[in-house]
Amino acid sequence: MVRAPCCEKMGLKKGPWTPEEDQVLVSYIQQHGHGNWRALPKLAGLLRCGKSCRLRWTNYLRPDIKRGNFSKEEEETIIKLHEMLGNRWSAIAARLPGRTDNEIKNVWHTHLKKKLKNNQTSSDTKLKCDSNVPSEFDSMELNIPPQEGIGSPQPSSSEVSSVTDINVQPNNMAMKIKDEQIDSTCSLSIFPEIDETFWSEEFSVENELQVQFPLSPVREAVNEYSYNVIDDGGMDFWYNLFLRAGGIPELSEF
DNA sequence: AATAACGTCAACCGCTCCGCA
DNA sequence: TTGCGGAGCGGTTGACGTTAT
Repeated sequence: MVRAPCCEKMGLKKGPWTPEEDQVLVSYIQQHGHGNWRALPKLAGLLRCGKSCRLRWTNYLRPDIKRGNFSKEEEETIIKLHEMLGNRWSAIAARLPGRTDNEIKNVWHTHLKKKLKNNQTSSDTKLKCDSNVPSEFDSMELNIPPQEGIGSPQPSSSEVSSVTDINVQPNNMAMKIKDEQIDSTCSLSIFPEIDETFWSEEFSVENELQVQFPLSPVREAVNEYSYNVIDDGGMDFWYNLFLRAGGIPELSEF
């Protein structure tokens, strides 16, 4: 198969987009949708190849793109997802609304890789901190059977309990751990803070309530589970985990 | 003030995947 | 079943801005 001529040979423009080109592309897509990317530049009157238009739209002009620095939570999420998925930037981006694969890839190479490297050097300290997690966590049994594969339909909540065998003894619930039991220098790595919108939307918990989950006792189960439902649209891992565990724990159980 | 070194990020390249005829 | 064309993905590049010397 003969490769299509590159943009330059076709007399098409390359390089940074001008505000005028952006305007043309945005107004065309707003009116007609993008449809066929290859045909779009000609129809819109742009001297660009379709590929370039698609990239400009998906990485920069799309209205739902979140601009600005990545929050600490987003960075933690990327690190966690990268640990599970590797360089599957688009899959990672799918779980971070408003962020593009390109942006995530960039932030990984410029910030997070270094950050992880630095953390690695202090891993001894981290290990020491992890050992502060009360031993009853070890008795949490999580037995989550594998799904058919990535992208397989999410089971309904009624199906969930039938396919999941999770044994969390109430007294072992992480939320029972009192703040003073956690070494303040280590708590961030062990207890990621859950975004309050997560609770207000899904669980109707008071907005001001700060609930923290332990990471280490269920990390393996979350990781394994995440592999299996990774294409499910944007639902938080913890929420999925509890769904599969047969329901969301009542606040009173904490 | 000049410039070298470094960091960031938008954009491109080339490949694979997937749907369709 | 096979080949083609379009879309999407991940790796890489290069321009530009910032910081250090």
